[in-house]
Amino acid sequence: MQSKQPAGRLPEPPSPMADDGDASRFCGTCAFSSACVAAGYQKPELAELHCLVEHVGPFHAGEHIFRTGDPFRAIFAVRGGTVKTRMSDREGREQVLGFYLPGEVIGLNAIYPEHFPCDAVALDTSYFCRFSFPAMSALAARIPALQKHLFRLLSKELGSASLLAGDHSADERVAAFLMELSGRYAARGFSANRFHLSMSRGDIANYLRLAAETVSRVLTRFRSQGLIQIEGRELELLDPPGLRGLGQGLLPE
Amino acid sequence: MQSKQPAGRLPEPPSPMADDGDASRFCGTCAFSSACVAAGYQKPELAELHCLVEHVGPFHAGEHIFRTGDPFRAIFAVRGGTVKTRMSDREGREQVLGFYLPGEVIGLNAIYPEHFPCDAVALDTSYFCRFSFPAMSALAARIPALQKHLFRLLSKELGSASLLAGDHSADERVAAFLMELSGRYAARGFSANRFHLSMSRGDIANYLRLAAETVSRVLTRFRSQGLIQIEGRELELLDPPGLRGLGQGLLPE
DNA sequence: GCGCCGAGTTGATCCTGATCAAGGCGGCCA
DNA sequence: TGGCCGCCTTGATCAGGATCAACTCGGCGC
Repeated sequence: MQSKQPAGRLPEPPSPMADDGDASRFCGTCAFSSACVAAGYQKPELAELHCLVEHVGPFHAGEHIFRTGDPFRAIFAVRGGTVKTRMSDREGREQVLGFYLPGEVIGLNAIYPEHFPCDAVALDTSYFCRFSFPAMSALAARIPALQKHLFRLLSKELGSASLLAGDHSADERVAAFLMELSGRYAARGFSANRFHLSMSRGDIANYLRLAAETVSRVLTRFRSQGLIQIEGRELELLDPPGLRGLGQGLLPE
Repeated sequence: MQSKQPAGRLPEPPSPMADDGDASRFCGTCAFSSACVAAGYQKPELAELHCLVEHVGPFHAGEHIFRTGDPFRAIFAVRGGTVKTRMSDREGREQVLGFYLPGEVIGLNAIYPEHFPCDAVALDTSYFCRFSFPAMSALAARIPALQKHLFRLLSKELGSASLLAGDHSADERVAAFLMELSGRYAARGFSANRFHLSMSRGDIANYLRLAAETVSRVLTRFRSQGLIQIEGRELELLDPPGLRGLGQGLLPE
């Protein structure tokens, strides 16, 4: 039921892995290529990004990409797999900060403290592009589009952090969580209505500040209401508008 | 009891207003001057910052610095006074995102959407430095320290956003809130143990995702336990270590 | 085969904090 | 001066979700 990465089980999506694309080893769906392409930059600047990117992985489920306290030297773009970030307070209680899908970037919250304030743990077998941050900053000073892209990445994450801030019911939270995942998969070219939940119910609950039992109950109810089909971690959204309605309390005007 | 800005009431702090300092009209405690000074940049670069800064205000309590949906053109550093930012969902429920003190910067979460995703409302009579963001980006590309400073500002706000994320008791939240305010006042040169709460109990409650009644009860209890002295909005921390202990659940390892 | 273990589900009970309600206090304006 | 209104406080009740507990299921190692 919760086989990890059941290669043949995922139905429509070509498997959540950003293809390597071109011969130059640069990811087609890279989190940064758009910064160059969209601004009309071509080969030369891409080549400069190549110089400072380093492909790392695979990391297997449960392995750390970085740990709390590690000195901050680079940010990571997810090429394939899924990651959770988490903090632990001094009583050892874990707090999941976020989940990251292919094409998304982790480590931005380490710029200010200059060491990672959280752990990053692979939920799947995962691959990354590692970008030296000092090198990237220097490049950003020469490529306005890259600088702008970095500002936007940071600002975007600020916005999503405040979504979780509101006090909302368990139903609202779970519905909004599913719709948000759906949107992010869709934005990366995967199926919006059918995907695999790489994280456990416990992780979802922790992220949404609910108990695992509550998440389980809500999902069961959503299924009985015909909003979703779910079996283990395989999910299908049957009524996206309905879910959106439930979750809209978390979304801005 | 809740006279707004009772000029003579505040005891130690020289009044929470960043002094204008030098003859060139640049704030001594400006959120950005440190970027130049710390990196050894002097007059020339400061002069360039002058070109793109604009002093605005006063805004009186309740007035908007910007509104949800306004096109994003600039960020604002608080020179004096206090600001709250808030979002409203479509049912009209308000969600307070944060409070900003002199020397802090608002508007960073508007970079990505390119329009302000929230309102900014003055709680006090307030003054600001307005920085054109396009101009600032251009300058940042030429002044590495400024670019770094912007990255750090964004990253820092990311970190503080995730503090609120955890599920914590009312006591923990209120204690951590008071200690955080204390630390921020201290960082700006004001008294750490004695300050004025510019925001209503309702605003505090909304920010902490509690009911106003709960905040009131917790403060009353803290007072009866000898942790604080509070009368209206005048606050004194009597036992900072005790408060820190209560609130440490919200703080990272 | 057996037993262990972790993830997930479901049921019963409890508790924190929300909600409802009433009243005090001070500021402000007619 | 009186009356209104917001903010704050305090008390009584309620409810959503946490917690405790029991059970299923599938994987895995011996």
